[in-house]
Amino acid sequence: MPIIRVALDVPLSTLFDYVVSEKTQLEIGQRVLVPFGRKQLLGVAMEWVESSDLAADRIKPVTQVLDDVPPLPQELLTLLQFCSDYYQYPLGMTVLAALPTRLRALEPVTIKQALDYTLSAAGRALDLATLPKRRVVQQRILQALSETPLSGSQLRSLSATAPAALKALLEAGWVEACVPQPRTTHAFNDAHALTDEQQRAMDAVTQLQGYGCFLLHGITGSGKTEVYVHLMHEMLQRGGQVLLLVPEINLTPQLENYFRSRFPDVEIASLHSGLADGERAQNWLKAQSGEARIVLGTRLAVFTPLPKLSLILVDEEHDPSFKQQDGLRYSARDVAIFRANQRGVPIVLGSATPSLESWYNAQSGRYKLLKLTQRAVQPATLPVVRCMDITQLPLQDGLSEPVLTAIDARLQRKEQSLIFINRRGYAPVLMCTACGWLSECKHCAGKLVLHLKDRTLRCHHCGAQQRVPHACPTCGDADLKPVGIGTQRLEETLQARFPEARIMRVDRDSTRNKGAWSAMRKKIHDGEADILIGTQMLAKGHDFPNLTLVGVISPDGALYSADFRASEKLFAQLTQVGGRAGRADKAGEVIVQTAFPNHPLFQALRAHDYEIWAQTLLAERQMAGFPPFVYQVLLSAEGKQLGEVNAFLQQARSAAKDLQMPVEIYGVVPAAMPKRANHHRAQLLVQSDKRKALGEFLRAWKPILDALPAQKLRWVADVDPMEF
DNA sequence: AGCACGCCGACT
DNA sequence: GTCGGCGTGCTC
Repeated sequence: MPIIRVALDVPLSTLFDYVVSEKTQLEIGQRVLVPFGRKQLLGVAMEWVESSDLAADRIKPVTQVLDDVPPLPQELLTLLQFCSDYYQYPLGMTVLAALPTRLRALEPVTIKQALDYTLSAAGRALDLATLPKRRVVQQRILQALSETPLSGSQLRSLSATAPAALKALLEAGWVEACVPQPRTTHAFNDAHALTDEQQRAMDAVTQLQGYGCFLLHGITGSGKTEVYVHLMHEMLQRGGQVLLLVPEINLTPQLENYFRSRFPDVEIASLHSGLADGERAQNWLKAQSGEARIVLGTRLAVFTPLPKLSLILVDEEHDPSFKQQDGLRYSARDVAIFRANQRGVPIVLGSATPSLESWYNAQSGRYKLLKLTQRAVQPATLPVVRCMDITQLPLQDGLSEPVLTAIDARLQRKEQSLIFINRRGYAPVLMCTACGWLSECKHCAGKLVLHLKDRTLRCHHCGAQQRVPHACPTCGDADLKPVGIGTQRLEETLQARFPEARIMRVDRDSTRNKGAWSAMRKKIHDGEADILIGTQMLAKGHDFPNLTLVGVISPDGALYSADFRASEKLFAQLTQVGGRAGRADKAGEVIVQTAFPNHPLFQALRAHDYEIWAQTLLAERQMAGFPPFVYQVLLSAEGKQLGEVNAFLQQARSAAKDLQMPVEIYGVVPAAMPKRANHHRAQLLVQSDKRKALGEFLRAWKPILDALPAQKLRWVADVDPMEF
């Protein structure tokens, strides 16, 4: 009797054995319904085995084989097996986490054929001029359909109100649904000729047979996207599929529309967590069938089955959001590299500020380095970067006179300014001038942030909030003073200084409501704001062509931070915000307020010299024995009792020592945020300069950890951790 | 993770 | 005398 081993979404590292009746058709990769405990679970058939370690009477039969969608290809199962092993995360949970929610549900997926829309006979006979002028969107849809049938998502890209307009047109009988015609051409809107550098990068990738990892280092505005477009076109010509990974959901709709305009006849599927379950499943299936030729998505898209995959692109490869911070803690960039290698296809990692890991690999020759050193759009030039020494300059509410003067000049010229400050709220802490009391969170190790808008003190770590006290809780003195600068305070200061200016604050507080951020982006684009104040949210996103000044308020915290990646992150962020200034044909200026104007980071930033900065950092990291010169696994634990947390980690540590393997085991130390939401947090770092040695160690250590008593504790082992 | 079973305190 | 607390142990 054949036995099928099934992956289930339970936190156990094993697969589960089931019997299948003779007459049941079952293929590896198919979803199955199986009894587990007292309920039915959905699982994935992973492998056939001759016999089981379990007694025959304990093995239950598969309840049902789902054949609603094609089985997952072996290639994907192998990729998931690798991830489960590399990140030491249960295989069943890894496999199930890779499926869209709809395919994880117990009910079969109903595949509705997405229909296209076309003009009916009545619609073709209709004279557009007779339609009321006000029905702009309806007109636009009819106009578009008069050229070719279009899909629902294509119509949606015409206008936000397209669905309503479409409904009206269907009711009027001018438009009808039709079966989509297969798209056969890959016509491509070849609007831009490549520069020599772009062409060389393009050739290097397309001439490669098989796997190769390329690092495309291109300064902001050097046209990395244009290289992607041409690469995609070439791979589509060869009949392949292309996977493009991007860091943020915010960017995918814009990017999708952009690629749609460049490849009008190519099926493009996007995959990110912002999609509705149904749409996500549909797009996933379009990728699996090979129908979608370009797949555009955030990190989760790296697990999409792609039968014709022939190229992977990872845009902004240094971006921390490629690393998942819970559950399966994978780096989509690293998984993508494994996948490209497994599949034998090229992969391109693009960035203006590559991660040190990738840069190091490019230096050592593991990756091939491709450089774009010139801005593609002439005559735009890189912004001038100036550092203001704040130890020599008086500040008014955090702003120096040169920054204020520069903003004023932009207002005169009707250009936009952006003030970048990575602190939301009014002030990061409230202080009593009499006794020195500071607003601290009762539940966390952090300070309560003053939010003047609603007169609250809020903890940014646990979400606790309280009214601002009228007097000091300790000494009763009424003179409580906000210390430090946040986005709200800056907004207030700037509004007082420039009463006429239209100021827009962009942070998590002002963009909380659905659609708020994209509405604000549109306003900025349409020139309805003069001064933008924002956190790192503003660093990413689209170009604002009228923006010519970027002010950076207080970045010094990152220069001498305990987090060894803080300065790497800061350089990337400042390069990125700097890149917002002075695109199109207007020169840009970046003013950084700092107490350390001669810090190597700012020297490199002024010179627009990523390479020299990367060399500086690499030297530091090598000296200190940090990544990329070592590989790390971080065991973090948290619980209500600090004693229990430390006891667990100490046991984990001695178990690690007992293994006597060639890895460095550090001491148990408090986490960067030692207490959060009443939970004490501590950690234990293990590292090795050999990835293989660390992997072998972890494979031996993890089962021991699983067996350790840890009743009231939560713990995780994070491989290649990004945050500590 | 669920969801059982399994022994000790306050309630109809 | 029961309902229910969450401690241990299992799920093919």
